Amino acid sequence: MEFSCCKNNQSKKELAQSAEFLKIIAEENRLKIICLLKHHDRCVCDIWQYLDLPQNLISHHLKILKDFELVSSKKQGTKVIYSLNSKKLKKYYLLLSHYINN
Amino acid sequence: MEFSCCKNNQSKKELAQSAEFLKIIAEENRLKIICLLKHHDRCVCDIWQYLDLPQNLISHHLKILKDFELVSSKKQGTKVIYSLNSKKLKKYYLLLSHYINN
DNA sequence: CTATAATATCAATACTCATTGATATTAATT
DNA sequence: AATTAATATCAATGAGTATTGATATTATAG
Repeated sequence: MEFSCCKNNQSKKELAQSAEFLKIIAEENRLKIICLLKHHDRCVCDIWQYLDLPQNLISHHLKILKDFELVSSKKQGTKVIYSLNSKKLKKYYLLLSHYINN
Repeated sequence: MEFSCCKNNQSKKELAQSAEFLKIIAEENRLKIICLLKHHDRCVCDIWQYLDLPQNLISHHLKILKDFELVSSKKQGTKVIYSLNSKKLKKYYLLLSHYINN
């Protein structure tokens, strides 16, 4: 069965969702964060020190990633440990293939 | 061998390129255009009429896609036929997997 | 209880970029 | 040559958003 965009409501919705997802990860610092979290969960201070970026900027980007449920967080003392939501990422990655692969 | 981001120059460059690519396709109307061109090559007037968007807006987005070499174009009389550069798209799609798949 | 470390929030600024309206260019048709 | 169709370009506007500086919150340590 052929994937059709821009026609029925289902495919319109999928396209809008895909664009939303892409906007989230199409930011260099957020992509760096995703990349960093790929192998280890990390606290905020690890991330901003590693990336050499202001703490509040990293917090801001983490919030955007979290709101979109691409990462999740748990408290550990004064630290907050962030981890990647790989399932969600893969789900969207797969969605994307509709627009790219035949 | 493990894919490492943010460390060596090669992976930094790949990440920057990936983010650039994502910015290009992370726009709903451009994603629609890509989707439309997936099955048929189309002239500009087909695209803007199909998507119900202003002609100059579509031309603008096509230029962005073309500058990034995601589409190419050929003249046919007064019309300009655009087609998808599937190879390039797939190349970037594959690059993305570094950040998403394990 | 106070001080410190880690994180989040808020307001202001700066910047990017999608969109629009008007106009230019190019090719075909009469 | 003049008109029309198709496309591209340009300047201006507006919306969204990344970044920064300052401050608030929360939890631990002394």
